[in-house]
Amino acid sequence: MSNVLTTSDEILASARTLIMSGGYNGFSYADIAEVVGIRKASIHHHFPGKVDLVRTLVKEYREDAERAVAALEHELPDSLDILEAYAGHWAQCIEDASRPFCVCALLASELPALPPEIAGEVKAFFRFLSTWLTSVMERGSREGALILSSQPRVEAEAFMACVHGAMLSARAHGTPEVFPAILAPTLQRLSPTAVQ
Amino acid sequence: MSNVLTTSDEILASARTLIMSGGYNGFSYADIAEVVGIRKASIHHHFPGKVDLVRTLVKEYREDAERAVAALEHELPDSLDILEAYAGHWAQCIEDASRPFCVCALLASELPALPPEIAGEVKAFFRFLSTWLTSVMERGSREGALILSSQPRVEAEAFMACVHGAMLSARAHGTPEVFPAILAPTLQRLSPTAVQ
DNA sequence: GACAACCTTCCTACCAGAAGGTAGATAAAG
DNA sequence: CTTTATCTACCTTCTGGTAGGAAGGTTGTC
Repeated sequence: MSNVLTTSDEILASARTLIMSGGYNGFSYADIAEVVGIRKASIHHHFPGKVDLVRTLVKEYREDAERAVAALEHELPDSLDILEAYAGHWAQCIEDASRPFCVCALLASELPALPPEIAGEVKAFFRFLSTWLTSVMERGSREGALILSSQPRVEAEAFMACVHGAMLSARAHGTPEVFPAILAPTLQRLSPTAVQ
Repeated sequence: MSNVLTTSDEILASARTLIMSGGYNGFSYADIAEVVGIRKASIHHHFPGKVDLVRTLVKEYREDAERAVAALEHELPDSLDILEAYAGHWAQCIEDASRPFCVCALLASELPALPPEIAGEVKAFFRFLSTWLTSVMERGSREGALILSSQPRVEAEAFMACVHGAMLSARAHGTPEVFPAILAPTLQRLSPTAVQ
């Protein structure tokens, strides 16, 4: 048990990777078993059912995001820097193919077909992201670090949509560089130092 | 055979609806059979396998889009009107829940897990959309109907990303009105008559 | 016009394998 | 001696897919 990663964590990690590539119905317990190197039945000891597994995974994914966001707010005082760091994080993940897609963005696209418990967690993730970005927009506008052309809530939703859509385009085109190319003008438009 | 819709078309239509809600692995031949009102085995007469069915469906989806886009170009001379009509089309589809998500956007998100034949068709759809929007941006900029702040290609990709991301947010939040709310400022930014 | 040959569409009845999941044994550790 | 983690072995249901046949229409030939 002094291992770096517990079996439970390994299961969650492999499930996350598998979901990232094919969604909720795109993987099975057998797939996880093969990756982790245990038997299918052993997974049930850690997670009684697929729904439990994915619910836990999405919940932890959100909690990780909440922690990362808190850290970001702590080290970067400037709102534009925060947005740039957020976009840069995804640009990095997409470029090195380590986490080429947001788990919740993928799950959200198949939301109507998801078990309700998981759908609830996915919606909670979007509410969290939306609320956080709105607060960044509000503060940035107040402090003069961001130039908004709409209400903070709308700017936040538009920024989020831009990030998710750019992720999708990068995947569809098979060209990671499309992500930063789309985000650059979006960020520049929010910047107070840019030529308007 | 004098029926309004052939069985083959009914199969494609129900498959399209099912994919729109849960993606490639989110439906089965049994689901289609139930909707259309025939037996599972009868579907194989029209489409030998699931891959054939979905490949055909995506190909026709793209051809339909190509026709619709050609019609749009024909009836609307102004580039901004075209972009507004395109966004308006989706706003309508999402609001009345008739076609609440783009089939190719959903399939693109699960691209790495898709059979290669289908992945190819999905990529072709994105290439088409991208090329078309780039041409609209180029012409609009040339004719003064659009104000671009980046290269036409980048503006096109950003617009596309915005549409797809807004679709996702509308689905995730469960609020259709989020789609037009996100698109409105995006379109206004491109408008030459708007207050800059 | 009659009749055979054929084609299209759908059916019933299967099949093999994958899916998620359960029961109960085993082995190590506290 | 109980707890934890894993195993083998099994179950049920679903999955995409096949084989073969029935019903009905179309066509070609005498």
